[in-house]
Amino acid sequence: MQATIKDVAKRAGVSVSTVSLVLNNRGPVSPETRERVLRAIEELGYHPRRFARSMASKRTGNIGFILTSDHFSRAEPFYTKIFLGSEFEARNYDYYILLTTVEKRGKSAGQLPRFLLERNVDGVIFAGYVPVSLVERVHELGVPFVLVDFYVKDRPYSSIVLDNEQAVRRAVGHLVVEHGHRRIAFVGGEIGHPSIRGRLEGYRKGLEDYGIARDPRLERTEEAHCTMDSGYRATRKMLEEGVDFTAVVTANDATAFGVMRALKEAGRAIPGDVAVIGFDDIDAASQVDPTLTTLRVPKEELGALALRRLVEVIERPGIAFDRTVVPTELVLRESCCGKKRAPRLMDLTKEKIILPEGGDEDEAQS
Amino acid sequence: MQATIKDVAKRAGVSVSTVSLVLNNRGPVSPETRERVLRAIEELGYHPRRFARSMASKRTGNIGFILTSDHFSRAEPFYTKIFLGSEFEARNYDYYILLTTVEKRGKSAGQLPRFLLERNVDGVIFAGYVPVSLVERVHELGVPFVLVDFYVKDRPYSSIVLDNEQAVRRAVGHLVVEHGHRRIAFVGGEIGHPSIRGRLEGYRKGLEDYGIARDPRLERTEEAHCTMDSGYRATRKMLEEGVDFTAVVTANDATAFGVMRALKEAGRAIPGDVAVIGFDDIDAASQVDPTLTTLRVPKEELGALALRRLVEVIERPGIAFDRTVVPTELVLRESCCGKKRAPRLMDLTKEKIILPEGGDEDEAQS
DNA sequence: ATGAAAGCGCTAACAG
DNA sequence: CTGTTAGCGCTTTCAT
Repeated sequence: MQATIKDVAKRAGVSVSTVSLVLNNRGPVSPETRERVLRAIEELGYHPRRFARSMASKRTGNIGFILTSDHFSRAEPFYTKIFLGSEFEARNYDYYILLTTVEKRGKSAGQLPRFLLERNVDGVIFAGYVPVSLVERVHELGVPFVLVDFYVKDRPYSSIVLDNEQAVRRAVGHLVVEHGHRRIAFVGGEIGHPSIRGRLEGYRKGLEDYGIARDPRLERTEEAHCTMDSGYRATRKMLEEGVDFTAVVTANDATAFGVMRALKEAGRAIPGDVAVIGFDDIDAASQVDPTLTTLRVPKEELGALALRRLVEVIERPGIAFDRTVVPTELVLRESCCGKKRAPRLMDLTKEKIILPEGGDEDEAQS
Repeated sequence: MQATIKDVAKRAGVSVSTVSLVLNNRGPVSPETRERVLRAIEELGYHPRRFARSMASKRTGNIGFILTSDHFSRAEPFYTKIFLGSEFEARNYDYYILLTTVEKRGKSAGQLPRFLLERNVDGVIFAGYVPVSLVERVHELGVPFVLVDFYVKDRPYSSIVLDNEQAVRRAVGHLVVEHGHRRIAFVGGEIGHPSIRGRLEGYRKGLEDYGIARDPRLERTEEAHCTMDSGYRATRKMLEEGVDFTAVVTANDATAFGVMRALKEAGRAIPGDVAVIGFDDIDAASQVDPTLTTLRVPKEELGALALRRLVEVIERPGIAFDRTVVPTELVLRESCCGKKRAPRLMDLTKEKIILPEGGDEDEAQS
């Protein structure tokens, strides 16, 4: 049997409450007593049982991490990395993470994960697009939560999001200013996702910035998802329609790969005939040929930010919600700059942008 | 405040112990009483608190899932899918999974995950290659565990593994018998990993089966990992050395992609000049051009099997270890059969192979 | 078949 | 500063 707090108390010659105080470093304990207790803990290899603490303190020490199964098992470990960021950070705050997937739709979509029913978490992180009804139910339950890479319009939910719009806007600027492009297409899908929609908006604003008229034939958002396949199909269609374009901005890297494949098959040189810019900077982006210019998303950082924010929300129940906008970096590679010319990195935003909304605090978060 | 067992008892007009009996359907309870209790539970929306149960029953209801961070964030969601298989199955057994990553090496490699220190799990699943010292420490702790896609030689640890050797052996057979290949290369790396080594052995056995002499120049195991890069490099080297070969069997799909790229660059037609066979059947395998013939790994099933096996081990402490061998399927596609000829699937093994080792049971598991 | 009561290991008032 | 005590919500004997 493992040592319990009683054993420690006995060995240190103090009461259990003193041991408890030392464990949680609360209350005033004399240095010598603390020392003795710590030594006893050390010698016994004692570790407090998590569930016993939960039982007594009404905190579980668990955090739920919810995402849709298709997001999680996507070919790129995007949400996996966000999760890892959260998990790693959770260790610093002494939380465990319970990961569970939910269905995007269907009858099971409304069902609450077990850990919510059993009150086995102190808070929840929603990663990526999840059914809004689920978020709302959690909100009604009064369980603290944070959204990462997702937000619900007009709702006071704390969230960590990317600067999707700004990012693509500046990417367009890069194409126009540095490379003289005017016929720039946008290829994406799943326009219902706020992130994707933001990227489309950024594309439009970018054109606007330089007085370039929008052309509906250049906005390929007919696909249901943002995958290699969808990028491929959309581009082929665009080529078949005889649309004239010299650059493509995509909703994500996977889409960009499909775009590149279609271009190659059609004999278009990249970036000679058509430049391509992705979004995400997944591992493969630097491995394809030509290497892909893209907007780098700090995935682990998103996860860590979400965790920290959630801990704040848990510990300060009345805290106002806020939305943290995390900037992306434009990583210049061959697909827009050609073989030789690609410089290393261009920092899109020197300073981080924080948009406190209706919050009573606006401390900078990194 | 959420309803507790007391509330249920009061509402049903019984004692808490009766409610407990109903909850765990243990002991004899009259149908009418049970009915009343169930109704009270229903009406109150009652869910037993997990930690309270743990406290009283000495079971945590948690299972730890351990893998290395690089395995987890690999470009292909291989272990992610294994995890999902486990997580999904865990719901049926009412367990939660605590996922954590460990480092492959370095000073933190020896450190036990928190959930083990805090005794916050009833058992552990190790997925893929993890430091053997860690497995041994868990063994010494007396915590039940199961390995999946990994095993430790000469150790009585329960594990779920693939039929790596048989699989590749038959893949080689296919190349020889169906397509007449004799100059077959093996490209892999990380030969320390038992799975990879098994695949190499299968390659050798396959050649032996048909009286084909081994040629060291055809065994490219010099790379440290099994990635697209490594496959690419190994193949280029082989080409530069002027080695003669008409088919390549690889350690996994990623490697196969690298092999294909190198072949294409060298102007070798696939499968016209060189046939290629991968391992894993990751999503991209059916999307590349030509599509990749490969050995399909039932990833979710591996995870589910591991979970079920672990639950058995937890519930029957004295149970003998065993090794479950999960068969793979040879999926025939263009990279060995050409554009048109590829039939849909070829079932490598009709029946599942179970190798009980020193076990007191050999029930079939699916 | 059901109830009473004793914990499980810890935290949190409250005394001292 | 430290000890006593009363739970937290549940399971589990042991009576009845």
